[in-house]
Amino acid sequence: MREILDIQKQLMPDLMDIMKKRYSILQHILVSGVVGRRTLASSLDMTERVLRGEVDFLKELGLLESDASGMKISESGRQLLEDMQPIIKMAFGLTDLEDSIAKAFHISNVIIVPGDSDTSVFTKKELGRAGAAALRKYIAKDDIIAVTGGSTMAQIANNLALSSSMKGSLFVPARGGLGESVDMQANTIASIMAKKTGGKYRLLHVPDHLGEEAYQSLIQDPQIQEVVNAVRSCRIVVHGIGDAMVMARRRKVDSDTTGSLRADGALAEALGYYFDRQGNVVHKMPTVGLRLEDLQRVEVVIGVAGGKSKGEAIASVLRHGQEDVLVTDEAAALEIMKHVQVGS
Amino acid sequence: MREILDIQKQLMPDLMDIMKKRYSILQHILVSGVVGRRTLASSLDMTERVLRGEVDFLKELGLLESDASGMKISESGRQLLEDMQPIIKMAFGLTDLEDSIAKAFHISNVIIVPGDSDTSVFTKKELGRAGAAALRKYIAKDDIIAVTGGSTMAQIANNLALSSSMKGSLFVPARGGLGESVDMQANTIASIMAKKTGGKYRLLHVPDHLGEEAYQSLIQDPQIQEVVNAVRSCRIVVHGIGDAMVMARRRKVDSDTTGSLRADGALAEALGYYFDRQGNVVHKMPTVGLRLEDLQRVEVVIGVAGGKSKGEAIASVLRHGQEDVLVTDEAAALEIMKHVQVGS
DNA sequence: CCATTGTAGGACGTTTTATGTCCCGGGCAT
DNA sequence: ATGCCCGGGACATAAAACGTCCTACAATGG
Repeated sequence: MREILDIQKQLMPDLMDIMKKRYSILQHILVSGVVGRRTLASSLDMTERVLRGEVDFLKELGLLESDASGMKISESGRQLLEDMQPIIKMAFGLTDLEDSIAKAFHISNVIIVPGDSDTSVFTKKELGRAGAAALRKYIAKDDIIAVTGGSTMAQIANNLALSSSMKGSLFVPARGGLGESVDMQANTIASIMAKKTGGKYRLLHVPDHLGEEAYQSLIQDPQIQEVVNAVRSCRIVVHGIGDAMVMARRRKVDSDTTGSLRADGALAEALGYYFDRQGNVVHKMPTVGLRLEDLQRVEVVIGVAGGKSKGEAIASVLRHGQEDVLVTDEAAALEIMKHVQVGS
Repeated sequence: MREILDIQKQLMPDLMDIMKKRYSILQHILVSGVVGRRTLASSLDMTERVLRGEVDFLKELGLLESDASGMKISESGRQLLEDMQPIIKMAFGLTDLEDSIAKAFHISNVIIVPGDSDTSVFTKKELGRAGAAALRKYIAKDDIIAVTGGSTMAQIANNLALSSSMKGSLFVPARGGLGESVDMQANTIASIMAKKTGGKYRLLHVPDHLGEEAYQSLIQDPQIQEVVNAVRSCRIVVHGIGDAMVMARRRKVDSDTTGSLRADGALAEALGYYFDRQGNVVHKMPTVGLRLEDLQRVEVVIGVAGGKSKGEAIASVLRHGQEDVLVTDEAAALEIMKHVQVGS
């Protein structure tokens, strides 16, 4: 049932927009009874001419009628609207969610895939596909793309494909090695992405839990510096978002730090930074690479994360206000919306 | 499931064409392995440029990849094709049927609605809707439209709506009263259609079973003659198709005639004529109005009939070869196809 | 009864998009 | 080496979409 729509979305991405547009035109006419073109246009926030095109079309189809006194819905149109109800709900519940989140957090583009990554591996894959599609959309010639690690990022890498527009791209890890299992480290992800797309990559081999002295000498290393410079001049960042405590445990953060994280109300982790509910940074991992202040200069920041359990964390990061694009799933999106009111 | 597609078809009629086009492109690329643009274009019977547009688009979506050696399908594309299989089958089973019938009987446009009018009143309504849509499509300014009676025609009338393009239309009954219940007589249908569309209408009050003398004096009547002239100069004919024996009974044809009909192998009735399996006229009702030979001059002949039981009858009429447009339902269409081989 | 407001639909120039038609440089197999 | 087919760039043209304005007409309220 729903998969029909998903497939159509893949094959004809703007189909949903058209469908929504026509639906809302009919809907507005239905509730207005008899209404004129200009009135309708302003109420739908369309230009008169565009609306007119659609209206002529819908009239052609016999879905609405018009005479000198205005337009009104026809019987077939009314029937169609009724039949469409469930489809619209199914198809655009997510779209509406996307719009709500985009508006609530001032993000330019929100993409929601149906399902819950926590419970369905398929949803997680879908999240990867959507993330890859989003990246493909924003990528341009010879871009530098900084990526983080994590299972979601790994899925994105899996779903990238050879593309001439990515030929000259350079993939780099956003920050030094963040001690996860090898196949989910940022380094690995960057290299997979590069291989999949035909782009290049550079790695940052900076172990976690480094002593201050070793750290200082490492960041003096010219090769490392070159990569760090590349990272800091990237145009696109793609990163995952995690629950603060989960990430802390995974990175084997010592109990003192864990305690202070908890005390500071750390909820979310992204790019090595920990955020509280209000989106404030309460802690940061001591490693090299992209700094939070670099994000302001980065043109496209794409956050990708899903699963009901991560909803709150995602909301925290969004509240920090650096994201341009969010790719998430339905379960997380619903959670995020719960925290719109709470946090503000 | 299927109704999603039906609804979308109503709202976006060319959606199916686009979907089919993109599907067959991907399908061709899949089976071809690696293939070039020009080769593919000729094999798909598209111009190079149009194919190129689609291919660029599909590439954008990550559904196919291309390098200097040619284009091949991507993993997502392959997956999508697989997922689409059932949808395509469902959506285009009917389209294929439409094409097959159109080709087999040399009809320019065949429209099939899903279901069986014999068993589902909803399908019958849908048939009416489709018939009305077809008529709306062909109608032009100030056309004369000749219509027959029957329950299907009544449904069409019900589904017509006010339309400026039909403002000047003149609806006339194709033939004199054919003794059915009042609300399904051609006269009634014509008047309803005129009222629904805002057009005009003329009626033909010619009773059945008229004596020769009365008949002669009637057709001398100037008013009758005026209408008959209008009928014979119509540009569009919309007519139902019936089973010969059913129609004979409904019209209370005497038993002699019924016998000779049976003896002559009469299978179908349309416009007051009876046809055998090969499409030959074996009998005609003695009344005034449109004659079969007038049809050659008529620009658009639209036949509308559905239901499994009428399949054979429809095939007979089609074989006579005067139809330009056929609107039917799935059950009838399947029956019609059975008789393609048999009759030829 | 009339003025005002809102309506559809026609018209037209402009902009954007789609399309047909070449061409070019590059792999690849012969 | 050579010829063939490949993707992709380029460009003129046809077609569609669009913004904008205008006109005649219906309805409504004074």
